[in-house]
Amino acid sequence: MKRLPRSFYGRPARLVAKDLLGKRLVSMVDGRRVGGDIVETEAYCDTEERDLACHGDRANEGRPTLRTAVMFGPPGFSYVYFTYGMHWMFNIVTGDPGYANAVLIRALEPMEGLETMRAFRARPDLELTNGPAKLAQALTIDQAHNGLDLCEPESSIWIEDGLVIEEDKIRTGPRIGLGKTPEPWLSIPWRYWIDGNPYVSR
DNA sequence: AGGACGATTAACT
DNA sequence: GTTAATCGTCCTG
Repeated sequence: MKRLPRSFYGRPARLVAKDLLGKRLVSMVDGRRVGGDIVETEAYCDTEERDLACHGDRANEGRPTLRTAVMFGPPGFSYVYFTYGMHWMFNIVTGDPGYANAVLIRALEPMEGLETMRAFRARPDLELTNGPAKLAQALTIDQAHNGLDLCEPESSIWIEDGLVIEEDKIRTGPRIGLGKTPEPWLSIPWRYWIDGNPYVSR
């Protein structure tokens, strides 16, 4: 159980998003390890780049708001937000402090604590963590997980070192669910996933 | 004070 | 393929 160091996160979001594939996200739930291997991610903003799909760039003319403040802070912290009136999304802050960068975790291959995952809602194993809101439910991620330091040994959620996925197994495409986001950000291929993995959201 | 909208999901036709 | 669910955040006035 070796946590990824802050230097892993302190890089451009696109690189972190790609390198997170194959790493294990773990959340402690009632004293038990619950988690899985990351199979799908999306990058939001890179340092000094515009990205009108990114909460940090879209709101308040690119300045921090109450919700997005953590995104402007140091890398290796969680950014968890609530959307559609019912869903939590888990992200990790990347890049340099002062810029809003983050990676959204969109899907996991469930590996540990599947009974705990099923406790929130019984589903087929293939559907426990194959989407950003579903994996948050499976790992019991909510507002209490916003702004936690994943590099701090005492935090209840973290990412462990794991596989390095070979370049030819990584696929890219446009990010999902961007709605009214204008081009070019609507189509820019900042979504990453492991080719052929059955736990990818789509 | 009020309205638009959302980094989604499930349940429809 | 379409749409309801459901409410915090942000923007306008």
